[in-house]
Amino acid sequence: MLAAVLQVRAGSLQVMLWQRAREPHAHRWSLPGGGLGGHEDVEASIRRQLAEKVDVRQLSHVEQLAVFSNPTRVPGPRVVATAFLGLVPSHIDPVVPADTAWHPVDALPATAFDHEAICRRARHRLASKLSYTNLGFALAPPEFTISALRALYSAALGYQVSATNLQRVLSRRGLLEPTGGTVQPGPSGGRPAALFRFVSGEMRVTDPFAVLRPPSTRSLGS
Amino acid sequence: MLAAVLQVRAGSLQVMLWQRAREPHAHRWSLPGGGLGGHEDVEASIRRQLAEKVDVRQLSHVEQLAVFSNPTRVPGPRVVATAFLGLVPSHIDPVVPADTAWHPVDALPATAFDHEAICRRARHRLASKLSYTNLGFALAPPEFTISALRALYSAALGYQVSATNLQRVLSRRGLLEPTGGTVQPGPSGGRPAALFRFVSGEMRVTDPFAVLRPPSTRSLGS
DNA sequence: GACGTTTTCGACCGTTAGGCGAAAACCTGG
DNA sequence: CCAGGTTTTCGCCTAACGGTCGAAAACGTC
Repeated sequence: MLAAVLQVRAGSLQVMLWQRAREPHAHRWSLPGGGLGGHEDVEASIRRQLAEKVDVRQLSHVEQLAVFSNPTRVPGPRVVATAFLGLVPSHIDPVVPADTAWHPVDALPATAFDHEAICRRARHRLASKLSYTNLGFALAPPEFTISALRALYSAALGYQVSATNLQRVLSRRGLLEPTGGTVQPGPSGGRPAALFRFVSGEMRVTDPFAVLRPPSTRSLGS
Repeated sequence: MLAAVLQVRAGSLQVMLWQRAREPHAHRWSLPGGGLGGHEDVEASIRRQLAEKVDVRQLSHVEQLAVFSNPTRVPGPRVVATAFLGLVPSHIDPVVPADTAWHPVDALPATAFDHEAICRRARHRLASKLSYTNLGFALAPPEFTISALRALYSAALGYQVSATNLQRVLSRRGLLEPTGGTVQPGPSGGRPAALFRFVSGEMRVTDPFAVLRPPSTRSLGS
């Protein structure tokens, strides 16, 4: 029961880690988690464990990643870990305990056990799902400009994306919706940016697949 | 530790189930599986469990599906199950124990516990991955005609796919390769069909994604 | 009012999938 | 051996989509 909680902070994708005080792997950084209780399923359990670190209401998305079960993944008796991906929207700055901090995923400190591999899996899952789902809603605030969204996607994916394409693709898939509002331009001027929101707060899959698409189910209009 | 082992048999997607002899859920049909041993990871464990039902060498693909952990999913003390998807190529007819049989996934008998939900997950995972990976190799024999492949995809997906498109898309993605051989037409005549094979026997992902594709990584040529 | 800045929008192009139909290559029956 | 039926294969056409560019819009400052 471990979670890689990701958030775009200061323009880069970061993961929440806590520093171990005791052996094994003292002083190394570790993903939050804990054991499974008696009357809860694994999703409820990881949310309960994460509640010790962040306000669970600030978690915009939680999903199973995979089971990590290599007998030697931790010293001593074998521990099977169900790993999760958690997401926090960028406009929130959760209060975290003293032993806990955010670290950019491409500059991790010394990590405990196999937690770096779990982080990699989480990054990969996030990047994939940003492409074929509306998972961006879990990274973004309720309202945002296209430039802000572009910055979020670029940080989460690790490379620049085009604002034009991002807006057109997400709109064409029916995921993005203008709120009608605008934001004032900065001190250097510029046209006021329009505000958008994601249509749905639940994860939706947009199948960009061809061979396997049922003939009736055509692409969703604008 | 449970596996939904799927195979296209007699033109329909079927799942391997065994009939429970004892309570709970006696006479209901159940997915094969068992407990995790001390010195193996979950992948090794499920392969060991499945070896009691089928020759493991006949399993062309095994992957994790998800953890099912609802406290009430089985009567009595809670059991956490890591579910797997297994695939068997269509040209193989495994010898199975007397209590075990194949059942079409869209006409399941009375199933035990939450195994029907696990089957649904397995079907969905297979259908999705057929679209954006080369997972078809795990359903097909080493060599096959396009019509045969079309039949496999249609059965696994649950709807008709076009042979023309199937060949072109898989070829364009660099997944399909002609062997040069042909098969003799049936008694009713017809042009001899060319034989093909999948280029790789390992799972490969073909990202048909746009917004999130790194600018350098262009589509793979023929 | 000119100029720089930022966002927005439309236009163009190459690629891909979906569909159709002709052509190819075989069979059987007369 | 030719006509007609069957099955596979291939090319063409079209629509949709993503990638890119550049112009236009809407603001600020000088």
